[in-house]
Amino acid sequence: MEKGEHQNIGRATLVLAALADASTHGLRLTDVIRATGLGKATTHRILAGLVAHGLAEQDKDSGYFFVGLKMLDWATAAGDRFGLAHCATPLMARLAEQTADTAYLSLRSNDEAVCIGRYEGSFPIRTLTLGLGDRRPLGIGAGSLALLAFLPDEEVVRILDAQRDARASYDIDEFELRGMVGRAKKQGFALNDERVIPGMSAIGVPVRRPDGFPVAAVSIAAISKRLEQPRLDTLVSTLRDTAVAIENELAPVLRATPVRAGVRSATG
Amino acid sequence: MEKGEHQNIGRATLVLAALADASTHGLRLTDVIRATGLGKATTHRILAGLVAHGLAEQDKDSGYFFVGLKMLDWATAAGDRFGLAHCATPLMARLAEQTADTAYLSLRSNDEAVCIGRYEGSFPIRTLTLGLGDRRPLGIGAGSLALLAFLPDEEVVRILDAQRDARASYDIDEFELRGMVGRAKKQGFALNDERVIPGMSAIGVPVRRPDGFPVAAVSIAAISKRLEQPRLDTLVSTLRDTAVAIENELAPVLRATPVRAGVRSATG
DNA sequence: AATAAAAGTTCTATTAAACGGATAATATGT
DNA sequence: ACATATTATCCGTTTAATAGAACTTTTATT
Repeated sequence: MEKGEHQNIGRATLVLAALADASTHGLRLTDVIRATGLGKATTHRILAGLVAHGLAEQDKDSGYFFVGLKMLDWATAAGDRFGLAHCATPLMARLAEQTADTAYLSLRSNDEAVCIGRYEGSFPIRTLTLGLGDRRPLGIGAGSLALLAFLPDEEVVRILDAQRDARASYDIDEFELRGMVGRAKKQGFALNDERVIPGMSAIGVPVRRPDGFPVAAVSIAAISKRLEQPRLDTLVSTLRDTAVAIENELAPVLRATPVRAGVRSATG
Repeated sequence: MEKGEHQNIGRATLVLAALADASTHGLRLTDVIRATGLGKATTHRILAGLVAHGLAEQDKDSGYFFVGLKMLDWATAAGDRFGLAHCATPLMARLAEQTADTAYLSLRSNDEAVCIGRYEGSFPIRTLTLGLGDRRPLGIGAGSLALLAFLPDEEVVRILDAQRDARASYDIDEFELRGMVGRAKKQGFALNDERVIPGMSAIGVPVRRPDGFPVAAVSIAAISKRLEQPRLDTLVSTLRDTAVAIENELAPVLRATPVRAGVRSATG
């Protein structure tokens, strides 16, 4: 049994992750025990605690445990960081409508990009590469690449180094990736040309703070045929317009939380 | 300071709720201390624990804390209970498209109804009464009323009694509500005629298990003008078709988690 | 630039909460 | 009705969480 600090929160997280993995059918106590490796009494207690606080729920009839619906609230809150969801949603919906392709909104979370919004256009062949909450190492995918490329150079180097292992499963050469970063920076948009999924391409642009630091990325994915010239140029400028519009709405909020010189991490 | 069991999970919940309340700007340590009433050292530690496990995140630059993006995953899992999200999404989208109104999917959670899906139609006047994760006492609102009305009679009585206080803020007379339940049961659909919001009406039908027990509700909200006869009848049958389609897709999953006679609550 | 105030971090003895092995109660399958 | 699997509870022990205070860093004020 693992020891150390934050044990209880850690175990709660473990249990919730197990419940999330089996969201459709739910899990019984025994199933959670098996999935987490925790002791019987411990698991029972943690589940009781989670249920008592609404983080998990137990179906009265079947006794099965599920992830609590309180998470919906919290997820809404998580996705609205900087008021992004609130101000980007209509703009993103319009983008998807105008282009008929699938538009994505991504946020940086440490050295990963997280999809916090997906807006489907009307084109019949839909490219739903990312779901809400899906993570990619920075650099993998158009939105993720846009988030990476416009960071300060030393940060880019650090991240490329730190995420090497995480990128392993994506079959993208590091040298190639460096080139893509450079090109994105020069051209002002990120292009992901069938690198992640064959037959599919995507473009992405950063949403930047007033000081130029990227906080989010807007991207569009489609079958490669739909991302060739001259359509590509049109899309890029539509994409950029959307990003700028978001930036403008975001600006007041970002100004309200001043950037401080440096804070030591709470994790020690 | 409150004592009792599950203290740590309780405090984590408290902190997360505070962070969720301030999702846009985030909170500093001090803000969390103020919002939760917890001690300085305790708050610091809990935040560190939450961050360590991805439930919260700290902006490197500003030091502000936010709800972790891991919640997106868990919320997706929470909304997919019984595979609802998975199989209902396309059907609900079609419903919104066909009717041009706003369609909602609700789930029962204890004695409340929780909105787990909202699908906007194209009609220019949009009635966005509920957001994802919003809760209502059972009986308040069309979807919520549909969930209540088709429960066994004794359960209806118990809930009407138990939720009396929670309903207080909605200005709906209990006698009236009983009548609405009866009518819904007789007619097969719930009608909420400007009871919650003036000028707005809504209709809802239950999504039932093979044994008839309601698990979810599909509802449509619109300005009252759009819910008059003869359109009302058409809408009701479209709504019912959608509910039945969901029931059919749901059936295999529900059969897989057998309904047991009774399980003692994990909360003691 | 110096000082004061506020915010954040770390330390420590104390205590209550979590632990887990054992036991009891309850369901399910044959 | 019996055997097995699952869920619930008990209770002495251990350990992780606690809160108060000291300390450092950042921000605001003079």
